[in-house]
Amino acid sequence: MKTKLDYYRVFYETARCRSFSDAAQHLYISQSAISQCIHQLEDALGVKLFIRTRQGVSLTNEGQLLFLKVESAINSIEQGESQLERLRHLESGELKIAAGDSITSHFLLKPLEEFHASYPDVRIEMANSYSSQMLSLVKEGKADLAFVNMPLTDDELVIEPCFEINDIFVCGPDFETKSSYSWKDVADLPLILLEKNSSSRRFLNAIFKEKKISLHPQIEIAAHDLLIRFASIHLGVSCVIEQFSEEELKKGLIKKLPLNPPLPSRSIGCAYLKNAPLSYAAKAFLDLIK
Amino acid sequence: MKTKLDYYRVFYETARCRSFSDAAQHLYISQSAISQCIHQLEDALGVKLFIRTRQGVSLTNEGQLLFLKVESAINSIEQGESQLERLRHLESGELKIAAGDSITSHFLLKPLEEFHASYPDVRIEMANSYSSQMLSLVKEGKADLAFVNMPLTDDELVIEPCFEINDIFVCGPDFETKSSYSWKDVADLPLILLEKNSSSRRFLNAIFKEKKISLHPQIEIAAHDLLIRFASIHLGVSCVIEQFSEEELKKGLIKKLPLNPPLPSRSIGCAYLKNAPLSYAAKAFLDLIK
DNA sequence: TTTTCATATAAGCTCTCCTTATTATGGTTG
DNA sequence: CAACCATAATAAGGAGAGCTTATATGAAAA
Repeated sequence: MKTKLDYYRVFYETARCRSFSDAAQHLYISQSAISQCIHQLEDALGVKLFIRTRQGVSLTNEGQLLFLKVESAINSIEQGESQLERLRHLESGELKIAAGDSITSHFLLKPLEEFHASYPDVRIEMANSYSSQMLSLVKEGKADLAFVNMPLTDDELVIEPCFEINDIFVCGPDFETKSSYSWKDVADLPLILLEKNSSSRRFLNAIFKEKKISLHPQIEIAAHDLLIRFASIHLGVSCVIEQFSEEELKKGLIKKLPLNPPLPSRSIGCAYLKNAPLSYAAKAFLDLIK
Repeated sequence: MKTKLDYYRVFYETARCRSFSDAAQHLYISQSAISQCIHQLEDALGVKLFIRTRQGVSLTNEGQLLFLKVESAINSIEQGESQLERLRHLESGELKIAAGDSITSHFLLKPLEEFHASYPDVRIEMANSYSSQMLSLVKEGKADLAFVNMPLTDDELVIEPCFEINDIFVCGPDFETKSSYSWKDVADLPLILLEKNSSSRRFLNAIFKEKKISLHPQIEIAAHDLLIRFASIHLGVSCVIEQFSEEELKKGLIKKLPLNPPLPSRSIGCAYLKNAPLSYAAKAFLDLIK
């Protein structure tokens, strides 16, 4: 059967009003339109739906039967619509973010706090892993946004720079520093670096390799925090991210080596699907960051 | 919200086909129409529903959410439509009849049997009571049809003659009968009649009263069958309904008195609501009777 | 690159559905 | 009982939503 669904809205309202005229008012159309519409519906279904009386109309048994179904249908549609409405106004839904721990704690904590304050009904979900896996999460729809070290490209994704970070070399407070260090100079210091599979380390290796300098760290560790602590207790010179070390620098736990020229800055990018529209929550969060 | 319900049918089909073009074919409209329709829906809801790719489209999260609701709505509507369809083809539904026992057994049994054979899935419900109550049943919608003795009128009901019945006087086989009886003659015989509150008796009283004859039955009983039995064993002369006594007359258990002129015939009427359309089952049953 | 297959857009027309006006019906009221 | 009032039904014509065709656009495949 291929009945016009719109007729059912008229049927529904009419059944509720028990009057063609009243239904017409509620639907902002003429009584005549209602009458014609119901007739068409009755013809299409081959069943009389209303008993016409002078003081309005009432449903026939068949009409009653149909009404139950139409009522549930319309309720269902309205539920769907109001769900979307709430989503649109960020009164529900979820924000799924993939980001490494240090990025999260240094760049996302404040926006997340703010976001949650503005939209307390949006569930926030965080995932953290390696860059490549986080990008996969986005592609699989398991994350709306991923924050990853740039440069990085992917056909399916938009990856746009979001935050800037600077790599610097730091030493303990008692370390005797020269007024200026060349790249070669630091390469010869006792270095403490992140492990080779980290993106920061790869970046570092790459730019030093361009200058034909190879790096031979004395210590390799996995956590950024430890880089700071090790340097602080004079185990060597660490390459850390300036933005992540602000506190310790200020407190004098570590000192920044004056490198000349400084290492080029890197960006942290925000990645999301190129072809799928962003969820309202993700859009709102991105707006917050910028 | 006041979205065109028809759009949802397009949305539904498109979501199922995962392609605008395919949906267009299924719905026998152009791909362009689908495209425009979905756009309008997306604009109205303020939400992107589909992710457009080269090999068709897929639902966004929001679209998926909506789809669940729309799917259940459309299923609901289709359930309703098919229910009506089955009703129309008498593959379900019910036939509610109110009629006295003797009318049922003498006039309705065969049609009921036939009806049930033709439409075995229609539930049959019988009620029996006094005429006035049966009419009430119809007015309350608790019966589709009532079979009652005519004449009888009611503003809300159509009561049309259906079966004809003839009242006759009968006696036992050994009773010595004259060649002809006047009404006055039978009034003087030892009469066995139904109780005063039965419609047959009221009818009898009325037509005799017109001729200024009053009736003084020797025996008054409630059941039509007993009238026959009593006459048969020579307790007197009973006034019975010819059509209900055919068997006993044929067997010679009772004899018909030659009354001149005979009593006027009466009708049994079928009553149904004037303003409400008859159910398909009731219509079919009436057709069967005629 | 060119081809192909998908959706998007443009412009115009068709036909559905709505409007107004009138009729029909019956219940209500003076 | 008649006039009135409120309801739905019908008629006819007009507006515009939604369709069609044609073309553009864009991405992937060849």
